[in-house]
Parts: sequence; C-alpha cells; structure tokens
Amino acid sequence: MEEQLSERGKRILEAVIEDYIATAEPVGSRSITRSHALALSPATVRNVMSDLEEMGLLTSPHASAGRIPTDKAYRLYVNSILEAKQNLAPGNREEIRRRCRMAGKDLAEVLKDTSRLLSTTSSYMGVVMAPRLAANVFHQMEFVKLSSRRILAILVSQNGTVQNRLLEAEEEISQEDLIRMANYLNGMLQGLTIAQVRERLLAEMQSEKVRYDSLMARALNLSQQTIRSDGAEIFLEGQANILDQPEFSDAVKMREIFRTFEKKSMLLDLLDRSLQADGVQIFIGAESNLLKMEGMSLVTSTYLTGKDTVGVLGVIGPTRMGYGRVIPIVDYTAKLISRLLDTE
Amino acid sequence: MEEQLSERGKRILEAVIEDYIATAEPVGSRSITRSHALALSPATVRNVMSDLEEMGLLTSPHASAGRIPTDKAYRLYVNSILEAKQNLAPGNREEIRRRCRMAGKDLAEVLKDTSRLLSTTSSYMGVVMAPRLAANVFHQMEFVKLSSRRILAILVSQNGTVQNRLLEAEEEISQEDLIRMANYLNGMLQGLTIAQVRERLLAEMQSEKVRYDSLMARALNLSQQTIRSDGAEIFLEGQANILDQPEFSDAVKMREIFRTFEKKSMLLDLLDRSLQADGVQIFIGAESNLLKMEGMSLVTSTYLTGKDTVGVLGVIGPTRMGYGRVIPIVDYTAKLISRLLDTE
DNA sequence: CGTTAGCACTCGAACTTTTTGAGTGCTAAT
DNA sequence: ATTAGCACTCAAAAAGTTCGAGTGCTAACG
Repeated sequence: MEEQLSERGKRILEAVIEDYIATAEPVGSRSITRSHALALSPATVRNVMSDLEEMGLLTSPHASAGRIPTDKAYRLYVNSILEAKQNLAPGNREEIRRRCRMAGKDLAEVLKDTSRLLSTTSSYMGVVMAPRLAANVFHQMEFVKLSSRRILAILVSQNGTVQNRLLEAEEEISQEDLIRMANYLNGMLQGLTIAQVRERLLAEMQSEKVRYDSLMARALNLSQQTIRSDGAEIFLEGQANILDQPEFSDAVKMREIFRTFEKKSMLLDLLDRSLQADGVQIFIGAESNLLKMEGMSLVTSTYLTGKDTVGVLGVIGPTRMGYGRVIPIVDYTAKLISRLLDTE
Repeated sequence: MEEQLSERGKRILEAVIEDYIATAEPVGSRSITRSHALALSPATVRNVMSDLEEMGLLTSPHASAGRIPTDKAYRLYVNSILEAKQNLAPGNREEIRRRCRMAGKDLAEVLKDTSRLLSTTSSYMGVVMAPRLAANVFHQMEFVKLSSRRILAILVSQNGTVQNRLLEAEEEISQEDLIRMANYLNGMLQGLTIAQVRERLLAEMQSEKVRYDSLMARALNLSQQTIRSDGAEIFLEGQANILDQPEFSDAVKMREIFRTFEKKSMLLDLLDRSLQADGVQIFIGAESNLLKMEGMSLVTSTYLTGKDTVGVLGVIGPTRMGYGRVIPIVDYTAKLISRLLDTE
C-alpha cells in the first residue's frame, strides 16, 4: 500500500485526474493513451492503473467501467500543483481587479460582492467569512433614540464593520444621557479588541463605583447587549452554479447539499479551521471529517482587514474541480481584498 | 367560453384542485368520486370536467391522463378562498408569535428571520422586501473617521434602518470637522423622507452660500454619496424547500428557477407591484406577465415600519400550493411584524 | 523483464418490445 | 339528466436485447 509512486505512475495518475476533471466520466486506459501522448499502449496503462488502484488512488465504480480518482489521489495532485505555483489567467486577473471596489459600499456589501466575484470567476460557489467580531478592534459606539423606549445601538470597529441592534430600554433615557453614556464608553474602550471589551465590561460592572452611578450602570448594560452575540457572518454566493455540475444532477443529492449549506454551521466549522494557518488551503471531500462534504472540496485563503482581524474566503466546488484554475483565483482575490481593506 | 359556472361545476373544480394540490398528479374522474363524497358517478363527473375543459379551467397533459387545473382555475379558487376568510392553524399562530422577536437584532436581521419564518411555516420559500429607502424618514447621519482618508458614513432612519458606506475622501478631514458637518446636516434634514433629502441636498448644493463655505460643500458631497443608491433589499429564504416539490424534480427546471432568483430583479418588479395595494395579494403563474414564473405563485402582503414606510413580505411556492394554509400565514405575519416594528 | 497484442468476459447504458392500468369519450339504457 | 358499459388511448413500468467501453489474463515479442 505504502510503496513509492513511480514517475510513470505519477504521469498516468495525473492524466486520469485531468481527464476526469474535464469529463466527469470514469476514464479508461484507452482514452488516456489517446488524449495524453504517453507513448504507451493501453495494456501497459491498464497494468499501471491496476497498481494505482491497489495503492488506493483509483477506484472503479463497477467492473466494466473506467476508473475514478480517490480523495487521496486529489490530495497528491493538489500538492504537486501547489508546489508548481500555478499562475492566474490574465483574463481573470483583469476581471478580479476591475470588480474589487469598495468605495461607496459598506463592508458587508464588499464581502458579499467578493463572494459573488469568486463564484463567477471560478464558476463554482464563492464563500467569504467576515473576521470574527471578537477579533475586531473597537472604534466607537453610538446610541440613537428611535422612540421613547426603543434605542438603536451602533458599534463601529476599526476595519469598518458596523453592527447595530435594536434595544428595548426598561425606562426612558434622554438623548443627552445616551450621548453621555456613549462618551463614557468610548473613552473607556478605545482601541481594545471586542474580546477585551467584553472582559472589560464584565469587570467594570462588578466594580464598586458603578453601584453609585445608575447612568453608568445602564450604559454598561446597554453596551453589553450590543456586543453580546458573535454569530460569524458568512456570504455564500453562486449556489446555482453547482447545479451545473453533472455529479449533482441527481435531485436527491442536490437537495442534501442545499440543506447542508442552508444551516451554515458546518461551513462555519470548516472555515474556522482554515483561520489557523495562512495562505491557500485545500480541503478535499471527506478529508474534512465532515460528512455531507462528500464529493465536494473547498479552496480557501485568509485575508486581513487590519492588524489581527483575519477572515477567510474561498471557493466550494465538486472534488473534481479545476484546482489549477481555482487556486490562483482564490489566492489573488485574498491578496487584493486585503490590500483594499487593510486600514494600516 | 364565458358561460356561467354551475354550482356543481364549482364543487367539482374545487375537488380537482384540492386533489391536485395534494398529489401533484393529474386527477381523473374516478378518484374524485372516491375522495370527495359527491353522490355522482364518474361518468357524470367526466361530462362536467369536459365542460370545465371547454371553459379553459382544466387541461389534460395527454389524452389518457387525468386533468390539471389551469392558472385561471386557481384564480377562481383563490378568490373564493379569500372571501371565505380562512383562519390560521393554531399551531402556526403559536409558532409565528414565538419566533417574531426583534429586541437585540438589527432591522435587517429581523427581516431575514421573518423570511426564514415564512419559509419554515409555509414549507415553501419566504421572501421579505425592506421598505424602499426613499420612503424612509431621515433620523440622523454620522461620519466616523477610520483612517486618514477613509470615512465611514452612517445613515439612520426613523424605523431603525441603518445604512453605512465606506467613503474615500479627497483630502483629510478632521474628526471635529466631521462632527460639525454631521450637525449641520442633521439640523437641515430632520424629519424629511430620504426622497426629500435627495432633493434638498441637490437644491442646497446649487445655492449661493455653499460656494463660500467649503466645509458645507464637502458635507453635502459626502452625504450625497451616502444616500445615493437605493437597491431594495430582498431577503429570500428556504430555497431548498422548493427542491422538495415534485414538479421541480427535473434538474433543468430547477436550475432555471435558481438562476432566476439569483438575480433578484424580476422578483423586485413583482414585489414592487404589490406595494401598490395593501392586504393579501396573490400572483398566479404566468398571470404576472413575468416569464419564468411559470408554475410558481406568490402570496404577498404589505407591512409597515412607520407611517408611510411600507414593505412587502410573502411566500413563493408552486402554483399548486396550499393557499388555504399559506394565505393566513402571510396575513398574520405581516400584521405581527407591523405591530412589532411600527415606531408610532 | 518490461511491454504489448489478443481475446474472452463483464456489465451498465441505451434501445425495443410488451404489459399494464388509469383514464377518456361515446352510446344506449335507466 | 344520469349512469352503466365498452372500446380505445397512451404513458409508465417491466422485461428483454443489443452494444460497446472497459477489464483481466495469457502468451508472444524485443
């Protein structure tokens, strides 16, 4: 099983993968010798393929069909591509550059557009996860009185993230008091990360002086409500694209996929994992230990919106996807977006 | 063609529609007499159905299958339901009430959740369109300096809508100046609708005094950039639900539907149209003059987030949908959301 | 010894044929 | 006016055929 792969074996494996990527059909010994000039007869190729199957790199769906690469094979293939430093098709570079604009939009919109950009250039699904709120740097907070009891809280982070919440106050608070509260908080929380802000608020609420100042107490209370949740935002675009993939033409499979992506939790796990390392990362099929990702792969990269605020973007497609084309797209987009958004 | 429909004809038509709604299969004379106690023989029913076909209310996909109601038939059916004032299943009422919460979310989130709510209770797609920005009432505007040239503009409407934009200033502006600009604008624009704000800004920019006050000029410029676009926000949830509908199990049709909804323009047209009247409205299949809606229907109602700021929400499903169930869901949700969001 | 030609065999996909049964329209009887 | 009876239709399901790409194995070849 663990024997070394010969140069010839490698060549043939690559041929199988590439043909399979192109056609989505099991590939046979014959067609390989035709499409790839290997100077070998089908019979020889057959022998080699048989070896590859032994090694767990190929499988046949049934006895008299061609063979299909396994996840393990894709992994091998992808690693060799990554080493080879593929570069971006000039047309794509042009398109990405042109469509990456941020002026006049809000951050969420930029990220959503980026996701759509990834989806159209790759022709698979685009996905962008905003940096976790906890990592953002507090910039300022604002309370706006909408009606007697209804208050709109606005939280601005240094990278341009704006969170806002409708709050229901227990008793009426005047607009002047709201401004005073905001000033107090802004002074106290300047430059902290949201995670630190949370701690700080908690600490502050337990401190002595708050007991004697009900305004401060209320300020802390409101701000804590504002900052509470941290549901990571995920922008998933181009879902319709995967409908074009022949391997999902089966209605049942398709339904499962859509259901899976509808609750974004599993996607979240996966993207969170890619936050750990930087640079392009690739998750192939069931490798990710996440069932339901069977038959699908994910190419991600991290991007920055500030010193330590890092998000993830990428492309989701069938395991049988054009990695050579997709990887540079993801890589370049991540870099461009970072340059655009980085507030340094 | 235009002859009157007999009472008996009406009963039978209803039976056909209800059976078809339940099974999605063409219904024959036989099965009707079995499922609906009509005290008529299949042969009689056949004759009536033949008449109904003549009148353009039924069609048969082919000679030896049952019959299917036409859009015209659904229209008739739906009108009679609307008159009959169907009421909401108690379970649904309970669920909607429970899930309609707004405290601690922002407005966009509330609307998105509502869309999801509509989708799960109806088991079709939920759709919510936020009130057009132009109709919102200006509440206040804020400029936050993110970095030397980068400014975040925040626009708050009276109903809690928050718009924000990243702006690139031509030259550096101090935070103090930004505050002064905001004060100036807030004073000027208080209580106007966004549409009026637009006019006002334009008028102001052409007035004499601005020429001598570059700060004011810049303020007007920034605010105009903030307020420029008016892309209506649409929240479409539960797309996966329509995958369960047997009439869309065909992969090609499904793809078309998804593509159609991906660019939301056509949906926008349709929803805009339902802004005109209030109360529950129903668009059936190709009635809407929008191709691609073939086989689909839309049940909408308007909701309020303030005096004149009206949005639309509803359910999109197959023409063959459970109107009797869906109509009250849409109606009740719209009323509840209005009560929740109305700032009066 | 690695490579290749040859050949029997496998098995899903595609096409044809047959069967089945729900449904229709018409006619004649009630 | 309603209905029972009957011949007819036609899509869908089932069963049967054909086809061909692909395999594994063996024996010959350089």
